[in-house]
Amino acid sequence: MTSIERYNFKKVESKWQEKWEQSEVFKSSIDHSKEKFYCLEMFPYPSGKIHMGHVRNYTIGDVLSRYKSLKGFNVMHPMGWDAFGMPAENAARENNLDPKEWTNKNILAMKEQLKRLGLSIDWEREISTCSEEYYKHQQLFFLELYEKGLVYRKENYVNWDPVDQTVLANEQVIDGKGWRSGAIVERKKLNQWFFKISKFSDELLNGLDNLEEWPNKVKVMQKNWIGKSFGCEIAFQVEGNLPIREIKCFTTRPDTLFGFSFLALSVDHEISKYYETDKKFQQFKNECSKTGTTEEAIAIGEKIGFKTNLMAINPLNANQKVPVFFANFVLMDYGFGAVFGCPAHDQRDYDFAKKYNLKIKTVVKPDNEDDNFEVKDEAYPGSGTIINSEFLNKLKAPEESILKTIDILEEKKIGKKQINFRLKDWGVSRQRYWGCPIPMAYDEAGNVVTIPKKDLPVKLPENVNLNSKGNPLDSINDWKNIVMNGKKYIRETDTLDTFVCSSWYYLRFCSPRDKKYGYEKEDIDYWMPVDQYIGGVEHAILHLLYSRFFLKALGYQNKDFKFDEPFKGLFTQGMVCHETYKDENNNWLSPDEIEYVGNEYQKRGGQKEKVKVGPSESMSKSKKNVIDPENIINNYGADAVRLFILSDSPPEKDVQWSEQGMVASYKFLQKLWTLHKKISEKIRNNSSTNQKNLNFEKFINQMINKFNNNLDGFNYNVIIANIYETYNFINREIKSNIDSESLRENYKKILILFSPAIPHFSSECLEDLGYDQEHYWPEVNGDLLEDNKIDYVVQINGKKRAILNESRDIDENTLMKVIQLNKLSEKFLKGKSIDKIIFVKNRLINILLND
RNA sequence: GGGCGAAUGGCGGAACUGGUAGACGCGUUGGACUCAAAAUCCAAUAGUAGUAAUACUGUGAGAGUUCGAUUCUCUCUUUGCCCA
Repeated sequence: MTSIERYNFKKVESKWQEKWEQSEVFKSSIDHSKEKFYCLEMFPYPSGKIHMGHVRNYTIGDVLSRYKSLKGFNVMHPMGWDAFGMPAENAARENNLDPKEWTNKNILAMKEQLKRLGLSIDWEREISTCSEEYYKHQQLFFLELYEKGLVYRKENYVNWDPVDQTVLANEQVIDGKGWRSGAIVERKKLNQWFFKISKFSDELLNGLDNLEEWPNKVKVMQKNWIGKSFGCEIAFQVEGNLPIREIKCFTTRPDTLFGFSFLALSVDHEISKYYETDKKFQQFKNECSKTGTTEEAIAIGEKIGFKTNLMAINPLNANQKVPVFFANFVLMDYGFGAVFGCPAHDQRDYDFAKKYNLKIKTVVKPDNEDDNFEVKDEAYPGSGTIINSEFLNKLKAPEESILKTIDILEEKKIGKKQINFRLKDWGVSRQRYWGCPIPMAYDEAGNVVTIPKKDLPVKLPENVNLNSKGNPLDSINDWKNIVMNGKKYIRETDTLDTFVCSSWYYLRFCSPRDKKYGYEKEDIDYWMPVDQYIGGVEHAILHLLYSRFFLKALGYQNKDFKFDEPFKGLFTQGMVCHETYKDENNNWLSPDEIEYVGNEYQKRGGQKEKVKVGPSESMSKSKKNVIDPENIINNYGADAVRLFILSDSPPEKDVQWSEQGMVASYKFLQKLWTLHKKISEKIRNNSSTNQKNLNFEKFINQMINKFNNNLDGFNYNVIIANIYETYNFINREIKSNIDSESLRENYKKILILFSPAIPHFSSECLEDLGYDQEHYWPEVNGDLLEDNKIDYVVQINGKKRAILNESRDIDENTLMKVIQLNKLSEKFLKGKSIDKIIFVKNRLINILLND
């Protein structure tokens, strides 16, 4: 054959990207004659460069969008920027830049990179959360939520970095020190704004049941996070030298009250005010602040207490009086900041009791023990039967005993049934510059006032000195001090958590340019909800829960708003991983600093320095195991990258980056191009045989069916395998005489099947064959799907012995006759009597012999 | 400690509703082309025995249900994620 030109991906890809842009094929608008499909991937933070995680996320979404378009849906596939946040502020501070400029520059760069992936995005809907155009609507939402009573202000503890004069997020606190300054972090009380997410706890929990297209694991995580627990509020009578006669507790195990051995209070409990001057208490409180505030830190850390001189009385047994402690493992925001200790049946209480020599009384026995069972080396939190508890004895714990105890407590008016949620209200105040300003102000007396809606947006001031200590907005007096109606006010200088921006952006995409309001009813009524949301599982809890809350908050007291849930379908894709490398001094090495020599890795540069190969981990700058998508796209092209990123693992699982795999994908496209040239030559030569190649048509039909099933089931790695299979098949068949008309028709279908994964390549081939009209997904011909010859599996005593290719729908007797004529029979059946025959139509026959 | 998953060749992975285990790719081996290499093409590739036809074993381990189990049930091991 004459030499075939190589596939020039650079030329082809830029050609189609320009063409798509000019013809506005991805532009979406309301069309009631079509079924809509809203496909959304989690929008990126504009760090300046896309990473492989983005490539994977957006490729998955693009395959889906293109598939749905070809299937005739009216697809909306928008993209935007989660543009507020710390990195911009940090980068700006380090390089003396304006965060806005830095961010906008990054957006432009990343947009170019995304375009080079050939994504079918409607760029006319592009939004950026840091634009006034976006955040002014967010400020209005804030005021609306405030009017509805869903926003409030309260004092709350924060992680305070005394050197940087700033609040740290939990993940910015490392070993009790600030991540940047290294200063020991303090707990500090600050006035902060909160969204009343807890008001919707039950709704958010119950709504999960209706999210049928969400992964179960995400629903379970949210369920645990919301943490609905059923229990009882108990008022304990207390005695002592303080003017306190009662302490309220919440407990999920009131049935273990007879095992009561102490009462533990949070150091922030209101009673602590009587101990403020006590030096020993202050010391204790200091100790407590060192253990950290997370639930995990508390669980692992040593349990310490501070004994008060109060005594609490067991409500079921007035003769029993137990000491009251302050303890570091009790949190103020759970229940009432007080728990009753039952050491025998709670490990935490057990540890505490051991340490302070408190009584450990067993009140539940496992089913396989007798009534003399006693808790020894560790607490027994399991189920069983109540013992040593007077009138509660013999009750099944916990199913009978809890309800019964609550009944008794309610009767005696010392307790009442209560449902408790772990979900806390959402603190949205951030002491940062680069965020959405909160449209609030304070008069000289400190009273809260709202900024009038007509004065929105409250714009972020520009040219701000970010090197000042603390929140930069605090030191800008021109901006901070305002006068309204002749009265002086001070603006709120905190900005909103960036999670607020991302909890309603999916609505904005429906009406990206509406100036009056965050969305337009007509638009969201058509486009919402998002049919498929795609992103990383790391957002399983916060972002997804906040988004669900925000929609409920907007719908609250709003009859025009008919949406319950923002995301109908959710898909969480896995991470992109790469091996990690270190040199002999344990410094991380990047993949291009090493080379494979002989059969081991060495540091590049000929020094024969050994390289330690570590486990494959999620790509991260700190471990240097990152591969830059830009280089890869330059070297191999977008289609090859898409092909590889989809091919190696199911999209919901982690994928291992492999240079060899990447090269293989690239080479495959070259092979496919060679095949394309062969095919188009054959079509042009019109070597018609006038004889339909049924085999070929059947195969294509089966492929359409496979593509449908695999695309619908998100088995995108199998789609790629199907592409390879198709190549192998045609490459074999092309040698025989295929009717050119049949080839033309079916090859066109094939190219359309390929196009969601490798759109540039497919478009080029289609155009090359003279197809430049709009394309539609091919239909499956059901008649061709079923072969009239079937491979029947013949089993003898359950073991596969042969495969017989016989007609479809034959019955047991016919098949048995074939078997008896076959040499099989001589070998296995001769001289044996048949006990039983199991016949599965069009599938197999199992002959059981009497041995 | 609790919850949810996962475990299949040298590697990544496939297998419809219980019905031919290992699709497809990588790697490896052999061959063709070449002065040679690269690239490309062809072939083989779960293990064991055998020249071969073939036989036996085989989906983390052990049991169970079934004519038949990668698939369903139970126990265990390892491992991942989330929560504590």
